[in-house]
Amino acid sequence: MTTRVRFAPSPTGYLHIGSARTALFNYLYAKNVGGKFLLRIEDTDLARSTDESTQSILQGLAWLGFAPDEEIIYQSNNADKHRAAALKLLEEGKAYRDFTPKEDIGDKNIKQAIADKARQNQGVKNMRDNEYRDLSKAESDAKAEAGEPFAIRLKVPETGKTVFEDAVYGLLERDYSETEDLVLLRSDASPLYNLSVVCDDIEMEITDVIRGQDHLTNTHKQILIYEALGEKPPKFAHLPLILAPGGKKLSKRIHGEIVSMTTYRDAGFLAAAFRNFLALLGWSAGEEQEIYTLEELIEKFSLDRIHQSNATFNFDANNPKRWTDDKAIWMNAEYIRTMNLQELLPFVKTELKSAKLWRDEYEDDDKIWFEKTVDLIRERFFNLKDFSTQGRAYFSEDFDFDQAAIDKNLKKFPDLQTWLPELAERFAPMEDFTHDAIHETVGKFVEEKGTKFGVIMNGARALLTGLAVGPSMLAVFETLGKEKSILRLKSQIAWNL
RNA sequence: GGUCGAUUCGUCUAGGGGUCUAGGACACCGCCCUUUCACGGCGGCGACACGGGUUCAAAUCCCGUAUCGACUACCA
Repeated sequence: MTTRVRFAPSPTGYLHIGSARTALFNYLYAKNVGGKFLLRIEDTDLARSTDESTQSILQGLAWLGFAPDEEIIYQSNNADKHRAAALKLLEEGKAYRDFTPKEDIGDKNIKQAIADKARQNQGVKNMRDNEYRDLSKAESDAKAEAGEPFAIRLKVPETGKTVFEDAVYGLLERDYSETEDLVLLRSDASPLYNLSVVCDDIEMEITDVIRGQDHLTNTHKQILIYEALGEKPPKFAHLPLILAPGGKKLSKRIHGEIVSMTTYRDAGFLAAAFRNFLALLGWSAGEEQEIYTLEELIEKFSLDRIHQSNATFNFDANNPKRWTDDKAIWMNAEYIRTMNLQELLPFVKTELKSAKLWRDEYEDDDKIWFEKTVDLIRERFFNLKDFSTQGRAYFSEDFDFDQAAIDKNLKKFPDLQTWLPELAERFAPMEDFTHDAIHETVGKFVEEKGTKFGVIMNGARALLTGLAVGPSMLAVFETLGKEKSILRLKSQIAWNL
């Protein structure tokens, strides 16, 4: 039997970082064993599901490169089948109609209300204690025919326990007494989550369910449904959760954009880098290597090397430099400066295009220059955005000057206001404007003026790039070329800032 | 409250009774390189939650405690 796994998000928001990691693990596992990776949109919560969310999730998955191997399943399309399954269980006496009026838990603080209720019921309420559980079929049918509203609940056996072997957590048990007679069908006849999941997983012939450990108790409930339905449950693997700093739940509401995949795409992350980072959150190959290609991840992935403890996604909302996890930022930078240049180029092109800095010559007459320049400046970049911000001076005459660079490297040495234009004059007659020749010219100039190499170079850097940091100035002169170097050395704009 | 799960440097992690004076990565700090630096090189700081067992030997096994998390819905 071929392995079939599924990623089953509910479209109530953008693709969450934890969901993305679940999708990644499902994907890696499927590919590792030569199985299929499927996608199911769990849009049964009509009130919260939106088409916009679905699109956002699909985009996020596409960005990460996880294409489903079969057509996408929309759970809401299967409601009839789920309903039929519940009715079948009712017919077989494995479920019963509950005529208890629907309870209205207040809309806010639902979690709290549920916990409070559970506390109150503690010790006084038996999970099997429902006056309609053992109603005779005739009575139940009569009430239903009379039009009394009812929900259908699963008849969980009085004694026993659910047991399953989790690929990550090992043998897990839960006594039936801890599990309520869960509702399968609402009084409006719409199916509930656990029923829908089980029915769809059966229909999709899912062999391995890999999901967050927040589903651990659901798994016990779902096994009960599998058993009632006379089906064999799939294998389960529960993943540790990704938490916010302080060990709190990482939530969309509290932590905002940081949990959304689109944020990373828009911030100039390479999907490959982020994927790599995600893979190492809760899993490791048990070796010191940390940078992996997708192929390597697929090859090395295994469920038994997934952790059992939750991971903290570290960031500091108040510090722009650490707006997201340090290691993710580092990994993206690592990818940018070490990946194959030809693979990086298309991303740089896209970035420059969106910043209106792109010129078609970069792929034609100026191809060699462009590649050399990208290769030069990527050394110190952290994300794709840097090519159009920090790197702007390499692609446009219209760039900003960093005030600190001006003050520290230019204005602090007033002589530079005449020296730099003078240096430009020395450049003018040069025929060979390359590294060594420039070095020689600047060297002589420095000697003449009785100053230091650094003073000239740092001042020139401020003028030519607007920044205090960057690659070797000799390389900058060379890549910018004689004309631009002269023009910018002579420019007085920065002196007036 | 109950059930279940987890607990190694600030963070991600290696570790599965002796090789652990606990290894790596990120971050941080210092030095070097250098015309600058966010590159690179070298080094430093820094952890087995606590208490009991078991054992010749425990980060590793067992039991308690603490802490954290999930779940506890006619949400998904």
